[in-house]
Amino acid sequence: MGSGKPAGSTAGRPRLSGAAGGSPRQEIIREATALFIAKGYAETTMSEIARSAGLRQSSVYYWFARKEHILQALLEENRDSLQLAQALEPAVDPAAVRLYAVLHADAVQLCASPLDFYEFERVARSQPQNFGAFFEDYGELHRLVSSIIRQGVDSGELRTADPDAATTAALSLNEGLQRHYRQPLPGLRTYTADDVSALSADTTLASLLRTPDALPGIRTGAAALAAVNSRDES
Amino acid sequence: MGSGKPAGSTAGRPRLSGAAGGSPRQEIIREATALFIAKGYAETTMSEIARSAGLRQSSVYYWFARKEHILQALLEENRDSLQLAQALEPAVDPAAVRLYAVLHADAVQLCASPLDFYEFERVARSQPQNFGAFFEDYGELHRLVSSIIRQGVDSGELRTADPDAATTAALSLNEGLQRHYRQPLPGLRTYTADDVSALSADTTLASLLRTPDALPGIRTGAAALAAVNSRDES
DNA sequence: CGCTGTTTCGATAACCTATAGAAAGTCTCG
DNA sequence: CGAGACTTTCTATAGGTTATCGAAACAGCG
Repeated sequence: MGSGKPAGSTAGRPRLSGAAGGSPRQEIIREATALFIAKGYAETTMSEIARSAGLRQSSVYYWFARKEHILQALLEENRDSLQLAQALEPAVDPAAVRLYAVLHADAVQLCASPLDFYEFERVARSQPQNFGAFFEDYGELHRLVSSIIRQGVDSGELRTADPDAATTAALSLNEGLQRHYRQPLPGLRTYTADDVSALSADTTLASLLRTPDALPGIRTGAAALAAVNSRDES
Repeated sequence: MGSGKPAGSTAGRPRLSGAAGGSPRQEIIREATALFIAKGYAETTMSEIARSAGLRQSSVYYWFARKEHILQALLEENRDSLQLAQALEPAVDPAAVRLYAVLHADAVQLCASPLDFYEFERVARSQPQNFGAFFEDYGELHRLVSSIIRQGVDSGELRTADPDAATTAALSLNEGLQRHYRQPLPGLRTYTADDVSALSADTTLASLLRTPDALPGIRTGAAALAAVNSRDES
């Protein structure tokens, strides 16, 4: 298979369409991403991807043996919120601030992702051997968030609650709101990615905080924390 | 088309499989429902539905011209939480209690539905002319919940918040949690329908209440309210 | 110039939804 | 009781999808 040559090679049978820019693999991913954003994964056919990339339907299978492999290749970024959670779980800042930062970052990432979270999950579930990393990442994010909540409960910042259940609720809220951002229901107000991210983190924190008036301070603290941490990585 | 005869008629060409119980329409819906629950809508083929119902693939199209029509027929129940919201929106009970009752009922209904909410929404979106009722119902539920929240804010039961955004968050949480109930992610704790329903309503109320210690009383009040209202209907 | 490796193409299999028209019964009415 | 209408099911097939196979078209190298 062609996964060996990342660069735009000159060998091989020429395309009927003539055009051959950079690496076909990257080009396919780029065109597929645009189509997934516009129409969703299931509604995008290999023929359309091929046409956009300038080759025939069956030629795409030279680079990606299955349609899901394109999605898999497209996934290998999108781990910011997990990295942030890994960085913040052992940090010394107030748990509420760290929790807000992680939840907000996760919501932003879900909104910015080219694919609806649920559509992604559906594909991952049908191909567990290829998307094991997805479930592992999700499990680890869950564990880290749960740990931060537990710290907050222990320290008294947060009210007494089951950290595991609260985490499930918090992540579910992120995922559900992501959907409303991505596909606004007719007749309802539309939200920006920033809107839903703040709404999600605000709601979860408000449900867990002992004193709701601490929220504004937590919000600004979390923004600062996220800024520092994103600077660290680059 | 055959929608005229609801009863099990004796006319028409006999089936190869011989068996012909009650109304074919109801039988198809029943078998399709079981398959949708087991495998989901997209993964269930018309051939499987036909085989379960005891006829050939194309014969199903005599009763349902499109696959989505089966889903549509299957939907025409499942409006309990909307009815409860309609009944409670103008009621005189405390807004927090009414809100809890409606959110809890909605979550229960989402969990009990034969189909994943998001899968349903996907189909509805692809066939807006057939599923207009779905969006109307959703919009009305949103409006009613929003109104209850506004009442609570005005009366001082709930903290100051945007009722519309809070409603979006509350319903998103229901939908997101429904998914975790229906398809537990590997390695994570599983929840019962009661678990997620209580978790969802608890979380939303905790995020909106002025004093979190009022929650237990609200919970029991909402249970009583829902019990009274479900008795009224039958 | 011919051999090898790389990339694309055309043809095709297997599966899906949906349609068309023939076939096989019951029902109605003279 | 028999002819035609009506109802329901069937077979066959069109057109779309993912994915596979082997041939074809090129570059580079000895």
